[in-house]
Amino acid sequence: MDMGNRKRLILQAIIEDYINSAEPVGSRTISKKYLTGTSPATIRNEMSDLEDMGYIEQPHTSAGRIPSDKGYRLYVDKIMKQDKINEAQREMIKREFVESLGEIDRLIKHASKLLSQLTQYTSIVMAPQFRRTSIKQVQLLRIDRAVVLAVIVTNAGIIKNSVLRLKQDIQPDALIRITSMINDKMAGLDVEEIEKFDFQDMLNNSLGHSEIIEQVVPELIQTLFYSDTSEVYHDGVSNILNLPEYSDINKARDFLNIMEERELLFKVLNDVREDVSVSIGKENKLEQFKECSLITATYKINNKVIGSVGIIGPTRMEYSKAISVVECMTNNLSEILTSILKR
Amino acid sequence: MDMGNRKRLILQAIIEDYINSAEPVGSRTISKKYLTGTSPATIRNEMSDLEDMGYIEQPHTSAGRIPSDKGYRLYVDKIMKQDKINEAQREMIKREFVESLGEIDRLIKHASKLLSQLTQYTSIVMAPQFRRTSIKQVQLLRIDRAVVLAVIVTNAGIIKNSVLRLKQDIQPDALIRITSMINDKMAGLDVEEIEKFDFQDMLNNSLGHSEIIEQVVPELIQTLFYSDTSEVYHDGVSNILNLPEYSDINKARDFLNIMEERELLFKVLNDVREDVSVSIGKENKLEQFKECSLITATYKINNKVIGSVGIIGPTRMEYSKAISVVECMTNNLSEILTSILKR
DNA sequence: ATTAGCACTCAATACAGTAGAGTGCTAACA
DNA sequence: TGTTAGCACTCTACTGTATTGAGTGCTAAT
Repeated sequence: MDMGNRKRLILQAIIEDYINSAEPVGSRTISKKYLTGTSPATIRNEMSDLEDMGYIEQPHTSAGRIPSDKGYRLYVDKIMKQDKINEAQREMIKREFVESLGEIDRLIKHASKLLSQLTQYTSIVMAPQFRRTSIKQVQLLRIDRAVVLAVIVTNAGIIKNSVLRLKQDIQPDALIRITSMINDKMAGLDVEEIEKFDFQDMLNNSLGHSEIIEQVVPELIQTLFYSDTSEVYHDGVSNILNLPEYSDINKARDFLNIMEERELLFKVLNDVREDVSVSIGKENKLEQFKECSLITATYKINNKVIGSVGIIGPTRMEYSKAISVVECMTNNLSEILTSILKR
Repeated sequence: MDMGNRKRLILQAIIEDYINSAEPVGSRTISKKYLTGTSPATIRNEMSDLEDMGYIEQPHTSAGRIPSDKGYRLYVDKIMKQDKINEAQREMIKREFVESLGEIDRLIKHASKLLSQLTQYTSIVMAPQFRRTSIKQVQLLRIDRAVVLAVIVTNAGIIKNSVLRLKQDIQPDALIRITSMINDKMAGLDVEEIEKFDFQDMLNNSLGHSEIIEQVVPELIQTLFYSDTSEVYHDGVSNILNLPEYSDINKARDFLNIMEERELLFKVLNDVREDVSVSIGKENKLEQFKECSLITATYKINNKVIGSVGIIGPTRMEYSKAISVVECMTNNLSEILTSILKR
């Protein structure tokens, strides 16, 4: 069966009406609101075809039609017009960001809040990922007799630090030697290399500091990776309770449960590779997202992908708006992060 | 009217049955399950008295009775027996904590998760508060030409740090001089003093570094306070959707909204002064908590109150269990934090 | 002081009937 | 051959009514 232009218009009408109303769309509605020149009967015939082709489905006889995942997919890829985001919102993202200078962490949280406010869905955002870069430099700073602050600077300019509390005192000169030892061995390593980093070698040339090295190095590595996975933020979870699909308390609870699993959210965002990607319903790998759509985009520092953000909503999502918001957001994020780190 | 022992037993029966069932409790139920020797009619008379005294109320004629806030209050203060937490759970808190060494931050998040898991309510936890201590020492570390890491050590041993990105380069020797200047002026100050700290004086003796000082000091102060208020964690929000009182989607949404307002949660926890405190229903200052109960407790480092944790649940909360979990948790937290910082 | 008995109240449930939205099919029409 | 009007049919959602059952308050007996 071939996909005439009228079928396409009808599919579009069904999807856009359903996005707004969350109610099955009938032939009369389409005839009255969208294709005024065409009678309901004709539209019914076309709808029957569209159903055979798998683009729409019927919840039950005598109900209207709702789009299927396949229908949304076609809509996103071929039918919808891009860029529904208005100038005011675009401006808002820009302005809000200029105001929210300060530390990267704050910027990221703010981005999350803004995303959920603008889309009225739930947003997830990951902080710039150390894992995506390599170590440029490590500094160890003596805070107290047995307390050391480790500062790691990555080649993207991200700074991570962690407090290390040692079992024994450490002398300033010992710390200096250890620091340069660590820098010798570890600077320039990327994530895979660090993960399988063997510091036996270091212990052998430890000049008597082996005990301290044994404490410092694993702790250093562990804290780095931990801090990465833990830095996932979300916002606007309460928004989804406005949607009729979540008026079933069980679905709402399932959703909330997912949003409390940071590890899971991290995994989702960490898998993102494309610039902007849309996963509709069952296209999602995660069982828990089979009834959601997920729009993700990556952001960059110095043109190197370093993190990603996402919007989670129902499959009847305002795709064009959500996509352009996410896109606009990551562009701004990339720009600001790059400029912050250049300063 | 006087509060005989039987009235007390009946009130206890009503409260404990209602805590479990969330259904109004009738005289027959009490007669059968709690006071087997007494007839429903007698219990009805007593209940009528209890209602007059304001300890219980009736949702409508021909329904059973439910406890009022005042009833819960009496129950918590006078009737309930302490310490329902079992040894296994007590052990769990202890064991889990020993395993979760590592950084304070992680410990705090873990505490939050544990609290909500053990109680099946929602937990909120604040990280150790810088505001509750004073500055012991400030160190500025040069990361890059115009990037400085500020490390503040408080007299409780908490370490906070923030990355400062300056408009111009800074030389190592200038940094050293500025550092000692800042330490001279700011070390020993507590929160009120820092909040109204006037660095005009410093600018006058700036030895030509005034521009840098103008950037560094306000940023330092701001970041410190910001990092404090932002470090509030919560967990188990989805638990409340298991409760029948939140089967109304609107209530659930209101609750979620509150839990996304970190500032608000911070304020709640920051107001806590007592060791363990229970606020029941309308006793809460916050409008949004008028239908909840809030159990909070403080934790200490070196016997100085430095933060607090809380459990939020419905007014028909398992008070005795929640109280003992919270108590046990803060005790462990205090102990571990103190020992970590002593190491 | 306690209890049995009884009339009364009210929410929740079940049920039947109705309205309305929507479809599929057929036949007529351009 | 594509389009449309008409019609019978289906299914849900809603509405009004009756019924049930839990629970109370009151009264009178113990």
